[in-house]
Amino acid sequence: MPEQTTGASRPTLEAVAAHAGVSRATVSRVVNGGAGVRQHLVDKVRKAVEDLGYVPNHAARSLVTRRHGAVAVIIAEPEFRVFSDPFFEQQVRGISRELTAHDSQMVLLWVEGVGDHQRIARYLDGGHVDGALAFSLHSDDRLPALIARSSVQAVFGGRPPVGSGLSVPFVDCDNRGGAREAVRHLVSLGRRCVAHIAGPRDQTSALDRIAGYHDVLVDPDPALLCQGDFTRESGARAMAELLDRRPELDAVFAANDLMAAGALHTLRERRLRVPEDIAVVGFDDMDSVVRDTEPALTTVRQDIEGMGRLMVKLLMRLLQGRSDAAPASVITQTSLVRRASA
Amino acid sequence: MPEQTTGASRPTLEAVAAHAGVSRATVSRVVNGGAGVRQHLVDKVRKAVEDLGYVPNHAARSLVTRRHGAVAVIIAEPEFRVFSDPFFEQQVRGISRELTAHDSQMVLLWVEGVGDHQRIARYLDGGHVDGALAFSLHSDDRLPALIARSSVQAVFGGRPPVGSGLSVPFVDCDNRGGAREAVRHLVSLGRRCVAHIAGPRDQTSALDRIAGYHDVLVDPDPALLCQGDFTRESGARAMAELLDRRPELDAVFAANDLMAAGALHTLRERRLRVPEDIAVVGFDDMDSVVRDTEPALTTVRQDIEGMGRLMVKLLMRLLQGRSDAAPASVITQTSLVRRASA
DNA sequence: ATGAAAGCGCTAACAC
DNA sequence: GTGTTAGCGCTTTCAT
Repeated sequence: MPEQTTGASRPTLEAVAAHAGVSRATVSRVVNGGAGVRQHLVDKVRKAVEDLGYVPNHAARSLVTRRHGAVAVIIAEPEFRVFSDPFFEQQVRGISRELTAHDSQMVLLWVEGVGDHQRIARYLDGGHVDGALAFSLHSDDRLPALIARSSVQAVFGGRPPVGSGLSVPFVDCDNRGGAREAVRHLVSLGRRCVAHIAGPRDQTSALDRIAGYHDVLVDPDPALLCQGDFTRESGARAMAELLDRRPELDAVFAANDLMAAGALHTLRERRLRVPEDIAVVGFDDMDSVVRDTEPALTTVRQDIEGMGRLMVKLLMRLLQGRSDAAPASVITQTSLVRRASA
Repeated sequence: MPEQTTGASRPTLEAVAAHAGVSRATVSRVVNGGAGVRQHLVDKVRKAVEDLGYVPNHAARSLVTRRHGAVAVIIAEPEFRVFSDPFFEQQVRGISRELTAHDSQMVLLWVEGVGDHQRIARYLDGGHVDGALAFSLHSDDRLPALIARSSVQAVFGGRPPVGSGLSVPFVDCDNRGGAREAVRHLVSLGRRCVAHIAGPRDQTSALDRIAGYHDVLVDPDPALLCQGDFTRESGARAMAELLDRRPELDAVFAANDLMAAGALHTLRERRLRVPEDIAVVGFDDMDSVVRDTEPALTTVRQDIEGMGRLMVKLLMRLLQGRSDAAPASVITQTSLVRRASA
């Protein structure tokens, strides 16, 4: 029976040193950038590395450096399909790219329930990763606090609800400001009766967008606020309900593009013209949605991939202990993208 | 890679040993299960571990054991949205769950292009992971060969095209058999003119399903085979084309559910009754699609999450060197799920 | 600029 | 059963 078929044992630093006729220390220096080694030797060592197909042993290295070149990305799946959410995919893509740029790998920790919490905590404390990235999805989630309590540095995607992972820095877009801009735009178009289709109340992004709506429309008719859950269907339903409640409606700001698309669908069914009868603004500028909306959707753009990259950058800064100069959290700008719907 | 923020150094085995008044070896034994240690000492050590909050250093451990408790999951993104594909999500979920059961973590390696290949190869050879899991998506992909050439054991999801990652074991469902069953079912219903909407020719699953179609319908009218690309839209388009080409059509087997849904859409537009006029069978039994198809879709079910789990099981078996007893690859069964559409 | 040597924290022979 | 000891492969002072 073949023991652990990892093939013939790989060459070590020692072997490279012998092959190049230098000491292990010199090889180590060359492998790690080669600063302070004469070019002559650098070349020799490089050749030896090449000849032998040497690849540094990561375990040995991190045993002494205490660095792992890996970051945990914690994904909590609350109900369903977080993973296949395009928002999520974009953010993870940004994280992945930036991590690669920092020579770090992504260890995916998939949390399916409270039963996994113990496992996650142990992993974070087990010295496998340099830091952790997580997403604050729902306010009833115990995970943020768990992560904040762990021994590794962490950065959140999305503003955590007040009173959970308090001291953990996060990256989020300016949801409130973006919402404000959307509503202001509708008002500037001369719309008098602006409704809002809100996202789920247990997500800070939805709450912040509601707040932005209220910033502009002080004391609006409560009947103009309708609850959705960020799905297309809920947007369609909410739109129908709003029309029934307030037929005089002339504009609607949906808390995300998917709900805006649903609203557009309902408006078409009811033979209402967009934007002539009702102007519609979404949020996210999500490519997969915006691509085939009719008419083209005016929306608030946020740079989701960029936010993922920022999460990594922030974490890396924290790990280097340069927290003195850097701000704790990052709020990214949004921008209104004007298209046909408003 | 970031520098390390120097936290309070964690207790080592040594410290626990001293605290418990035993040797390091004994502590090590207890920490690793405690076999062959008197209960009396086990308790003492456990308490010491508890008192000091000891957590084993993973790097030190894998330096000597040469095991890492981690598996690379390689995701190649050919054109777009692999990640948010529900098929993919289910498979990764299965992988994640089974990995957890094996006390292993998932290191996600996201490949965006040929430029990443070098990086992936180095990572696999760098001794970070015990093995690798990958998906064979497109036949023009150089990745399978790259992985097969690396020093770690690997298992593929989906049958790789002949002549690529030749010796690498894989897990796939019986695409050909499933397709056969689908078409046989249509024939047994008395359908005389059975069309096939095929998937992209560079994916083995699509090819195998075409083969299954041909197994049953020897020498069918070539006009009855129409090319799609696994998207809903392509299914709708293909259905339209098929109807134009052969109005006498009375059944269609689509290579996946999404295309079947598209086909259903076209049939409804053309006022054709399903299954009275035309019977429709899909492939996958993808929940998110099948859930709201009208009429309910008859389809070939494959256990996608189970396939993900099997990939891990197979890999673990390979890592234990028990390849003698175990078959190289696994082909899972499919089953026809009869609903209303056929 | 380079080499010698001392560990990093752990496991696994091997001795007792 | 339990302890002693020899590394795993690497980085990093500290001499030279």
